[in-house]
Amino acid sequence: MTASVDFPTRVLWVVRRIPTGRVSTYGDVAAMAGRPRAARAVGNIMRKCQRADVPCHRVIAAGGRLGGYGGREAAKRAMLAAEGIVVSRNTVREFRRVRWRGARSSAR
DNA sequence: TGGTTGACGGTGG
DNA sequence: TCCACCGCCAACC
Repeated sequence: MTASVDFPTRVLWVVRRIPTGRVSTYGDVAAMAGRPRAARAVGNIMRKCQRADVPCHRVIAAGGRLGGYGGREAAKRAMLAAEGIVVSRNTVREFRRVRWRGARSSAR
């Protein structure tokens, strides 16, 4: 299904669907892109595909870690804080529980 | 064509 | 609670 779309394209697609005030993890994004084990690859794609269309700052690592942001983790955290998001172990757990409420259906 | 790197994830010590 | 090791996947040299 939807094999006509490349993995990196799917990743950008999923990340672009992350609503404001909501975050997701690399693993979750990878899973929605069709590769639950490609969290690493997702990070690679994000690093190279830094676009204004893609809120890459809303993608964080699991365990309450930001992961990275070209060495600007502080800036990433500040952007999330501006949206009312405080990155913590609990944050990941909370958003992972509800995800985007049906956004998954559109992502497929 | 093959090996290494990297914005990760999870488990173990 | 923090650090280290192993496993997975895609891009780059």
